[in-house]
Amino acid sequence: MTEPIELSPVDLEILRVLQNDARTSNKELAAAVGLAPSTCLDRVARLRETGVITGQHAKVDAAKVGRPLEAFLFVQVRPHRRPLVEQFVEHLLALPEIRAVYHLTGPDDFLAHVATTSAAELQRLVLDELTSRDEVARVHTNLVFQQWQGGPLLPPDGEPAQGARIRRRGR
Amino acid sequence: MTEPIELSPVDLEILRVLQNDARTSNKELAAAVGLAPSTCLDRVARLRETGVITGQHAKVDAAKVGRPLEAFLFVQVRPHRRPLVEQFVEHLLALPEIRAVYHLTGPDDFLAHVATTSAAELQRLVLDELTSRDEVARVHTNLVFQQWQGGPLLPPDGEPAQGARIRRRGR
DNA sequence: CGTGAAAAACCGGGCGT
DNA sequence: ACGCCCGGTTTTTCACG
Repeated sequence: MTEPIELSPVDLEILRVLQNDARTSNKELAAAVGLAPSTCLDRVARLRETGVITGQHAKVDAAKVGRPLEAFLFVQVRPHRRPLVEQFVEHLLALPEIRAVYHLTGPDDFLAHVATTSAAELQRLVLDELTSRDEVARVHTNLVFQQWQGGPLLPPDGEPAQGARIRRRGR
Repeated sequence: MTEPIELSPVDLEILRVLQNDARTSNKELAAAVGLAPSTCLDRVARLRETGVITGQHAKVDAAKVGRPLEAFLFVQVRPHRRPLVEQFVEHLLALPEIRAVYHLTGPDDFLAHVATTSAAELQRLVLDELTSRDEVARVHTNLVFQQWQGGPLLPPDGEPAQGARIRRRGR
């Protein structure tokens, strides 16, 4: 289910375009990758079926919706055993401030990316939702000054079709 | 440009739906939020113009495109001055393995989320693209075991902060 | 918020390798 | 058979009133 899939150069072009703008019309997309619209539609459908494309999501400006303060929380969970870990993750994911959770190697077991309204809410999050729990051994909090997204996620050395341009976005 | 925007409850519903699936047709979306399609289209356009919705991006399974090994790199940049920092970020963003870069408070100045083909490539990334640079004082590498995305990013619960007005209940 | 023209998506069948 | 392309039909979009 998570096995690598064989992707033609055309597929890579499609992925590149759709990662840039998931609402690109099939007609435009077909033109961009040099395919007939129907064929293009077929290939996109296949990319979805095979799970290469897992979804398409509108990106929302956190500050614009009243959550201007983002942070990363490094959390050590003790004991580090599966039942506790799963429960802990469930708890985190139920919080509206959570943007993403990562289970990592290293001294801190979890990394939680959060978006909050204020320092006060961030404090509440740390104190009431994390350190108050028995399995949370410690929490380190680091604010986000600025963030950047990388370009489209593509296979290694994916024959960069001639003229392939990678566009980067800032914030 | 990064100021909070007034959002009606309907706007919030729209954001919730589009964050779940950015390709929801306007007709469907209108039905879901209880609006006429034309009105709904207007609302979405406004959300784009005001920068609340900044884009829509297809999500690709990293493992399926041959990048099964993800990691976070914690990087200390010295001296921590703007010209060096900007140059450093530019360098990172030009690397195909980079998924996101965060400038943080704390002992480690930068956090880079990367997706690689193998431990060997990750090593190359750390040695050749990071520690080999003069401004990079140190790098800590942590692998990602598993990751979870949070739900839709929405304003703090309760009533929308400012700009909330009582709206006609007509239909 | 409704309407209508333009455009796009969709779903068959047909052709060439 | 397979992948690709061409049509017509249905759905959606979008600028009006």
